[in-house]
Amino acid sequence: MIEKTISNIVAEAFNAIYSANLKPKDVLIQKTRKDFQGDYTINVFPFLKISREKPEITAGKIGEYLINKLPELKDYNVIKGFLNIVVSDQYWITFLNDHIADQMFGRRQASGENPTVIEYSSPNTNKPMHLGHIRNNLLGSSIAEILKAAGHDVVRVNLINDRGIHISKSMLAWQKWFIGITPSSENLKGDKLVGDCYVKFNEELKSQAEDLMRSGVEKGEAEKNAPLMLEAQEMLSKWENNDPGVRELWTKMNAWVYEGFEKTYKRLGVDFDKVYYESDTYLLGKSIVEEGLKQGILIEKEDGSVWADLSEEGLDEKLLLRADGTSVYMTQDLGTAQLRHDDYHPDKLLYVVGNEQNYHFDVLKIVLKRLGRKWAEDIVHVSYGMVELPHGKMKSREGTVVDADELMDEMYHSAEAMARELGKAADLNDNEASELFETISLGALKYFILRVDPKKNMLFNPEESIDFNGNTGPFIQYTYARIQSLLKKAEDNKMQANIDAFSGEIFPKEKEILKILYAFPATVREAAAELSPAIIANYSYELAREYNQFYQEINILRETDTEKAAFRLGLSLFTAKVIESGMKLLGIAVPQRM
RNA sequence: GGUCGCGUAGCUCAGCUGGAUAGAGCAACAGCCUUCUAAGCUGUCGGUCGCAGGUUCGAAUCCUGCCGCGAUCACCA
Repeated sequence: MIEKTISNIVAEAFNAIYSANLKPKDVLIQKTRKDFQGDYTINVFPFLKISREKPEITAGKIGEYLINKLPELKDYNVIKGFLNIVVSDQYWITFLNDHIADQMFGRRQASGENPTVIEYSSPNTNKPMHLGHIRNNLLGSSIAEILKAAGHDVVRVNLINDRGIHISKSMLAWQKWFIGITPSSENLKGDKLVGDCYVKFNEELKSQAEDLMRSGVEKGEAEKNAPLMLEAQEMLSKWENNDPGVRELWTKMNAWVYEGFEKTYKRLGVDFDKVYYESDTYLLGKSIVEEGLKQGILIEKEDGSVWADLSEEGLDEKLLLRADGTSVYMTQDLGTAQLRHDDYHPDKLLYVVGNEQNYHFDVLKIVLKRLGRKWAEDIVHVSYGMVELPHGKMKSREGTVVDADELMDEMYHSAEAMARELGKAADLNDNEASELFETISLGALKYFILRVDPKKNMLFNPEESIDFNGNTGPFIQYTYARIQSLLKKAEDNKMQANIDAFSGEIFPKEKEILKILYAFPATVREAAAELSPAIIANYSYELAREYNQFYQEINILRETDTEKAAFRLGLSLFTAKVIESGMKLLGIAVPQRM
């Protein structure tokens, strides 16, 4: 990388001219701002202590040294303490020539080290997935792709929360009010049916609690002691005691849910290498807790409940086993972490989970560490922000939850309506058209969500998310499709991309694109280090935007100088490849035409 | 109340490992299709980077305090 070379030589220059002791990493190199001449800029202000000269003089000497040392540099200029360096056009042209056929551009070979295990999605089986799960799924699968591209071995895992009090609620509701009803009898996705059961339970519970409150019981107590709640708890106990009837119903209803989830995952393009079920792991969690109890690391209270006292770490006490011996969320997570460690001995254990659970993961790491698991250090909570709606948070009680399947349907219809309005689908057959609408609508949705820094809360405005202009997925897809059309025409005209033959001046816009392309590998590495698909999204947008400007102002196929035309064709081809790679890292497909 | 996070243009977001005049998109307005896809391009308008201090040659960026918003502190997950 030329940035690195320049840093090296700048350090060398200071050491030679001023007898300093600079290391290359002390030299910060940045891109030159658009309104100045040059490609890279070094600010010499920090080094004036060393040179004891005016900034202009220091910068001039360093610039001179660089130019003499590095033939790929053409020129330099100095403005105040800023040394702007101009790289020769030939350097960029050679870069393009070297990589135009490079299928691995921006990707590293897998390292062969221990894998990174990344968990995402982690749905509960009591209701369908919603917008929040979409952000989770998209982040998780994109981060997995980015890590792979950066040379990590990655194992993508899902942890399905298939047991617990919430599942019991849906089961109980089915027994009481949905008996005999199945997904096929209702022609309903299984996860939706089970979700309906869950909603029904909560409605009935609420009315029971209200009855109790009318007879003078306090609100919290009313909900706890309502007959339905007691029944649900009893059901959970029966489940843990392997009651055959309860287990049978549980298996049946979960199977419905998995079938429904599978459809949603498939449409979203989300996939896993391994699926864990909490029903398989919670016992391991329990045994870890018992082990900790024996070692005196955990405490048992009079009622039999087990706790971790984390007051030393500035946290509270945390429940690990209920008084009735059933396990809670944390218990299960201890077990799954252990299991995952045993299965893969991972380098890093990533958990893509919302930031509302920051505390949970702090506790998880501390408890594991206390229990002597050194690898607790390798647990990374990829904490992402909440998705908010224009009217505030999603609340199931207020019916403002955005259902994942419905959202994808709506996006599809918008894409179709827009395409038909613009006459884009006129000569496509039904299959081609629906494939295109699907590609575009999912591109819009995924890009809309992934372009935001994962750590931040984001606002999901349904109207803006189906916008296909400006900083959007479809804009980037369109740029790709445009280039494909160009390449097709070139082929028809017997024109070929060829960089070898070209040597000459390039336009600023061409150079700008080449510099962005050049930065792709470093961008992938940065995105991997930051665990941030947003970095790839913003990069891809910038590339597409610059390309569209180039396309608009400079002739490609119409260029009469065949060498120039061949070069521009090559530049276009490579831009399309990098756009495709970038979009792939986001899980977004690109259409051949649109 | 304790802890953690966030606050950049009317709106949605970049920029944040300190550096030149803080960038995009949307919205609004004005232009560009006889020529490679107008889901595009060009221009105009729009900012006390929440407020106040501090560190520094230099702060949207680092530190402290305050204000505002959010999350969390469950025998929920």
